[in-house]
Amino acid sequence: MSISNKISDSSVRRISIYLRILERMEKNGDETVSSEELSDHSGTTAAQVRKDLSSFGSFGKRGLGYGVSELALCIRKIIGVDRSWRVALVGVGRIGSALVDWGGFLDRGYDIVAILDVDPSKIGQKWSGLTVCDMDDFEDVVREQGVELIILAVPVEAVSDVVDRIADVGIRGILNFAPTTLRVPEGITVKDVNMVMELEALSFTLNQQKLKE
Amino acid sequence: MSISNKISDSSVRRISIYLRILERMEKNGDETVSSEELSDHSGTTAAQVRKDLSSFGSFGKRGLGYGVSELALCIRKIIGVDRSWRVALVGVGRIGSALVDWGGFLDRGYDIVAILDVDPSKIGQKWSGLTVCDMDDFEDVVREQGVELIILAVPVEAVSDVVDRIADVGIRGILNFAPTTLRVPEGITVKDVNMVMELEALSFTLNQQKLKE
DNA sequence: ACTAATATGTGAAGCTTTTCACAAGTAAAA
DNA sequence: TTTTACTTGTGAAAAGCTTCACATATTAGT
Repeated sequence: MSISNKISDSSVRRISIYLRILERMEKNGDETVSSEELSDHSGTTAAQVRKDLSSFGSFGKRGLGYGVSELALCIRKIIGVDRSWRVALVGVGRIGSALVDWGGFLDRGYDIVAILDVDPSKIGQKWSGLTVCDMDDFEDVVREQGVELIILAVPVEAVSDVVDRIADVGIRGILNFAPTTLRVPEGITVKDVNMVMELEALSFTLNQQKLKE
Repeated sequence: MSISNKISDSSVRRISIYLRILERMEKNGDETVSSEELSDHSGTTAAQVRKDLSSFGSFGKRGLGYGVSELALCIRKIIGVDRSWRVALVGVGRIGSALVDWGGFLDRGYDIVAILDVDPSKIGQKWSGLTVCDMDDFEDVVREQGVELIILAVPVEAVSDVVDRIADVGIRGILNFAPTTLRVPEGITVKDVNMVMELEALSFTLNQQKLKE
């Protein structure tokens, strides 16, 4: 009931998925949805959906289901996307520049307000309307722009220094694209996006299947 | 001991991380490594490292630790990256094209051998040495190129059709970048890469921290 | 040969997450 | 009003995962 009990990471992930389903349904004009429908579309079970949601409150009506837009609103509040977040991208290499170009973050309430790099040939360039800043000015840029989250897309060798500066300037959240485990002080949250790791999990599974034959 | 007991997804993920650490150590010239060192670098516990590894066999020497390159080799075999995989990219939109440009897959044994799209303005174009093929020829391309894995980077609306064709042509692994849960037949493995979901998990945590104050 | 120091491999305990099963609430039809 | 059909919310059971603790094995020094 209260949000104070710890919510598991997997539960948060699933809730994020439910939100995406609800938004499609909202567009589609659906008014109510059952836990079973949500589970069908998210690849989990109806009981799981209800458990996930019930840890934040009672959003549904017995016998009826959940109100689509009502539930979507609640979830947005829960995961904090009822407002936009100010994000800085650090590192405009291959991945970094792809992320800026993509634009998929802004659509979902993550607003890239600054781009930084150490490479003199990149500093001053424009990337989708933003000028690449010198990493030397990192702390100033963060303060001026009110940056709350960092998307970290620098080479592995540079990670440790940048993480220190992120911590020092008081930022509490990092989305890490570098293929290494970040060591951060207490109070800073890191989420990793590691495409190669996912591919390796894939090939592991396929390998296992082959061995069983 | 035997690989027949089910290995958890989180264990496979960690093993993938250990491999990355081992490769850094290999380059560094280190010869042996203890479970504690591995846990330090991967953000887990020594017991966890040993449990993870022991489900595949006994690779270490009591009192000594693990041989770095020996263990790396074993892990490569376990996750199936002791050889290269033939991958096709479906969808050359913003994300898709960024992935090709990136090149980080090839480095790790995932060889992009074909690129496909439905957009006539893209078909025939060259992307890092490969000509974009017409999605109409999907089945032929898959067979000619011996494609084993698909990187799926198409819009949500197109997902369902493409997944059907992937299943029909006999491919068993999909790395999904579309922000939706794929419904696939038994025997096909899907791994999702969902950057926005990670960001939402981040903002959830930051939100919670703020509420506790 | 013996002792000290080190570090693996693993059964068992402890903890977390998922699934089950059902009481309780809602709406529409008879 | 009563019945019927449905669906949530939630303790309790089951399953799964992580941590503990220690027997076991190896090397180096005395």
